[in-house]
Amino acid sequence: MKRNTGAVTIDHVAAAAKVSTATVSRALNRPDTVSTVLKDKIQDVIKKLGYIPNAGARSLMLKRSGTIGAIVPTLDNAIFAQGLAEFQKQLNQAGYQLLVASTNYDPVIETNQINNLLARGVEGIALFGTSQEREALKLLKTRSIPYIHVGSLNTPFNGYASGYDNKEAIKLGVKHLLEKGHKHFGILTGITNNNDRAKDRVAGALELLAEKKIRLKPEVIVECRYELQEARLGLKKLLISNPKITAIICGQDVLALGALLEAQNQGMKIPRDLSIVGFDDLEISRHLLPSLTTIHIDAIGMWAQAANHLMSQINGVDNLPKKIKTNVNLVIRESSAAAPKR
Amino acid sequence: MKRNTGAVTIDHVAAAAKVSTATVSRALNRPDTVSTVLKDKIQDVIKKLGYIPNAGARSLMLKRSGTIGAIVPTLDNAIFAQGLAEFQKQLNQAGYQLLVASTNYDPVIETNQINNLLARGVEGIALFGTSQEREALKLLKTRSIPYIHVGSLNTPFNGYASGYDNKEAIKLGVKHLLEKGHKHFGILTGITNNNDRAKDRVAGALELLAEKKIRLKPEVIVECRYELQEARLGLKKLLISNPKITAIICGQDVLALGALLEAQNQGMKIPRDLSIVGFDDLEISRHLLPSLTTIHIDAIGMWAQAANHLMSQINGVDNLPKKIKTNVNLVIRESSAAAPKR
DNA sequence: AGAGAAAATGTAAGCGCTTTCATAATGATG
DNA sequence: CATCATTATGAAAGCGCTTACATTTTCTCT
Repeated sequence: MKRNTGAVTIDHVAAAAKVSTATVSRALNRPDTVSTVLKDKIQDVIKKLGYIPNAGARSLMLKRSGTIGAIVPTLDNAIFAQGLAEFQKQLNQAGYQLLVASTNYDPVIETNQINNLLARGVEGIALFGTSQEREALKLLKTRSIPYIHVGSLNTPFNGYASGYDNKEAIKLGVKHLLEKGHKHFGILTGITNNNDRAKDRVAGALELLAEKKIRLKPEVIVECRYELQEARLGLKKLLISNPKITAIICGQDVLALGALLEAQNQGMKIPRDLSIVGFDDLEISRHLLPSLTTIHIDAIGMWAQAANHLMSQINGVDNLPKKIKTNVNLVIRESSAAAPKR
Repeated sequence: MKRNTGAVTIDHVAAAAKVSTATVSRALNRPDTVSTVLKDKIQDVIKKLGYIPNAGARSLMLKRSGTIGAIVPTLDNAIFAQGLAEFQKQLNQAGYQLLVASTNYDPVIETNQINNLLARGVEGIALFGTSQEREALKLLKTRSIPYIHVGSLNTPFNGYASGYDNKEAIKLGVKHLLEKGHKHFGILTGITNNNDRAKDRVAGALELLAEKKIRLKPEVIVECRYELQEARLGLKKLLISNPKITAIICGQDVLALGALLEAQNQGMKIPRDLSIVGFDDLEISRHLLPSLTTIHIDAIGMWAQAANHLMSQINGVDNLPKKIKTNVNLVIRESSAAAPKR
């Protein structure tokens, strides 16, 4: 059964260089075991033929692919794009390749993506958040594929994590607003369904407010996608629901940005008429007019840690920390101020 | 030479289901050729064992991987993130998987990424722009790997493209400014080195200005990375170089955004004191205060077309169009107005 | 110069999969 | 109920690669 393709294989190289495939393979993988003469000749042939080793066949033999996967909700948010860039940087430095997949916040798609990455032989996976289907995580466990959750700490099955406590993090912002004397709040959050981070942030905010005997009615908690248009609509709704609101707690900077823009469009002065607090500290936030008070997350560090932890797992390092805490801090800028007196 | 791994293979499934591997394979790939009884049993075993076929081994046999690659400069720019999302959507609908790679605007990295994708057996590649190393493109040609340039039309080797003429596109903005009576211009551009789009935009602007006998001194053309901080610095430089400037032509909306923010920070009123025109029409641009006059690119359509063209190439469709023109149009908003009289 | 160690190269198996071809089971037909 | 066409299965090869093992070449010493 003789078949054949157009692609240049190691056999072609071997033939053209008049050596065995073993020698070609060695020239590529353990150059010090091959004589200089042959090495040079083989390199010449490789260049001439444009030979590129087939990664699939290679990892079939090696039982390792040199790839690591990352699954994020979307690429369309600077916070992920930057994090992945750092993740990739760390992996590349250690000789790994990154395979990215996105889920659009859908756990079913996420499970598919996990299977996909597994099929491609990734040696480890970074999962954003903790809203994965339990079955999918169990699969990783039984296959003993190293994985790590990024961005949250409350991991199922006591899994590893590089992240922070979203509930506590948002409280930093809420506390700040409380200290500024605000009494009437609105919350603008991302879709909480299948999003543990968004859920935790809302929960955290409500928790702290409840401690201060402030109870929010459902209509001043508005969910919307992380888009400016939606955020603007969201703010409108909030302001209509309760015109006495003086402070908006946002689950993400994009939402805060939309809220800010909408408020300004309506002629409000920020922070005189309305205080706005965001979350994540995107690059733009510090440049806005007024600049945005927000919770800064060390996303770069978080992803860097995730990468290194994952690689340590792969290398069988033991006594690895279960949870790596990401630095989180409130950055007070211009979008928040004392509650207006009435 | 007996080796072995932890992973569940088709052999395990076959053994557990007491059938041959061939039957398992058929149950998966051509279910109608297998009896219902066996199919069910096999499915059960697969579920129980958590079997996931090895994609590498599979494509080794099939001579096709079901994957398509895309190489972009960076993920950290909404314009790419959104485009890729659409690209992926189209591919998935047709049963293909997307492999993304980024180059950080470095042609050497780009060549590496092309090799990487080739090693992984991608059946086609979308390349952003036309600044690839000629060698890399030649390799694709000789290997007859389908590929398409996205975002530019002036392709080397008469390659396929889904994009637009950057030179002509920017002229729309410049023309608009000229009509508004502006005489003193500054250009804020991305790094033009290894970036044909950025280069073309500058060239286009200069060309049209030259037609109107306006010649720009080098110091009123500043290059910077697509970052707000850099853009703000860039605007500062421009304003210092020539305080008479009344209009800023920006190579991208991020730059325009930075310029706008910086100008406002300096207390200038936009567009009264300065007109700003961007490029790309990011989501944020319409929401800004003032909203941004910019060149709208139908990035979604562009990537959708690229995906479909690529798949047509793979399917051997002939008489494919060489160039698919993306819709481009000037969107006049609030950041541009008549030149101030002095 | 010749024996043995060391280095360089080749041979061939097998990674997990699909598929051709051969064989076995089943169905249809007179 | 025997015969032939179908249909369902299995055996085994081979995709491109690495590597254990066998073989050949080269280098060191005495």
